[in-house]
Amino acid sequence: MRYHKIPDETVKRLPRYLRAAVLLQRGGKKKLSSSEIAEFIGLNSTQIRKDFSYFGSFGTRGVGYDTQKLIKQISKILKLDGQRDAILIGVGNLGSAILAYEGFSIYGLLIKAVFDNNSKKTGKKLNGLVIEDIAKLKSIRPKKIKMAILTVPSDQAQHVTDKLVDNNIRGILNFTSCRIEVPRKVKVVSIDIALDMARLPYYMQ
Amino acid sequence: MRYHKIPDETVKRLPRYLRAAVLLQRGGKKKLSSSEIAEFIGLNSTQIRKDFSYFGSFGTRGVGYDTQKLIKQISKILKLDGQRDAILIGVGNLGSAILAYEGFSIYGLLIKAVFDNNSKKTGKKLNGLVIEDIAKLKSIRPKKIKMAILTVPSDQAQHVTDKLVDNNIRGILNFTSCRIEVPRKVKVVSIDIALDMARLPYYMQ
DNA sequence: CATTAATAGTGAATGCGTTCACAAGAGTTT
DNA sequence: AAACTCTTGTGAACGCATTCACTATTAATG
Repeated sequence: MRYHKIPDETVKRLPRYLRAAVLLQRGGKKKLSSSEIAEFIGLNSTQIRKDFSYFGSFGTRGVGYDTQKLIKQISKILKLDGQRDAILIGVGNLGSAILAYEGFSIYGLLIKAVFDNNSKKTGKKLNGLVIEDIAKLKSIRPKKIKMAILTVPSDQAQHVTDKLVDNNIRGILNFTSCRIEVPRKVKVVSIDIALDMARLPYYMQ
Repeated sequence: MRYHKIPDETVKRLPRYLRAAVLLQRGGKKKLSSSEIAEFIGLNSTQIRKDFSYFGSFGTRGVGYDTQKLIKQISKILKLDGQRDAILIGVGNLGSAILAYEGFSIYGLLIKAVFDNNSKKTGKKLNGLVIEDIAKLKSIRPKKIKMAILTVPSDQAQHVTDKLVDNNIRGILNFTSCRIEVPRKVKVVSIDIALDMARLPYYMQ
């Protein structure tokens, strides 16, 4: 393998591969072939091999991939082998739902603290965590938490984002429908539910 | 404009343009230029003009776009000018949050019925809708509802999907983390929260 | 131990999407 | 009415991502 810039599309697929590998391992598979993974997640095996090839050689020709080793390698690439703690800001309907959501665990991601600016909510316990006031955001600094899930109302998105950045957050999962401005060192991934829903009718025609 | 296959990426951006136009209109803008829209959503104006060009000429050279007309045109392309009713299946934490979510309204999308298979939930009212048993799905047929939001647990995803397809649903917004198999006539858009979260650490490095 | 079957890895070809560079109006100013 | 400014619309060039076609390697089989 020579040097290649890694396609963003490849990075987006890696978590899929990781989940597939974990689930197939739970199903008892100690070895995996690219076509088994492809079958599982519904795409073609060449794509998978090409994607892996950007990071080196994970498998054995004629044999396949060692499931455990594959999981480790992908986790390492995705930096899911290190600090994976996150905070959540904004305990509305969506925030509460995400706090209760169990899908993060397969990647080892954990929500370690919850914040809201509503005094009716702060102090209360939710999913084992006490809701703290946003003013107390700096308490996360010693915990070295670098990820935040943003589920505040749109009109507060930028203001809260600025506070997150001030408190050393380097990655934000943005559930608000607006664009948030951050310094270049901070990365944002956005999930916009209505946006995805809105193109369904187009495809259906 | 000659014939071109419309890039899927273009379709994905259209709802953004639509929202931008609606919000800017609410802000009092009767005319828009591609660079104003670009500025608003954070991308370049050439992209926007190119995207529009696949569907014809919306604007006036030297002048810009009539906001109202633009909104109508994009809505029409996205088929958001017709039947926009949906149902929601699975009233867990996420389902309830989405039911309460207000972001759909800008696109005119409406959740008209809610279903769950848990008898402790059915019969109760949520956001003005009575939760119905999944067995009663066929009640949607006369309502001509073609879209469904799927927020059931993963292990029920395929089973429930099959029922949706049986009841004439043609578009599914899938919040489960698993692949769902549907006939070709049915379109699926998936939102996988953990998947997006899992690549944050990679970008942050 | 040669042959066959299986599977990873990869350079090259292809296809798709973005950006460039500029032509074509439309309004405004002198 | 000519010159200038603004902005859309678009063919062509470019760049990025996928797929093809093939090689390399391993295990199994006769």
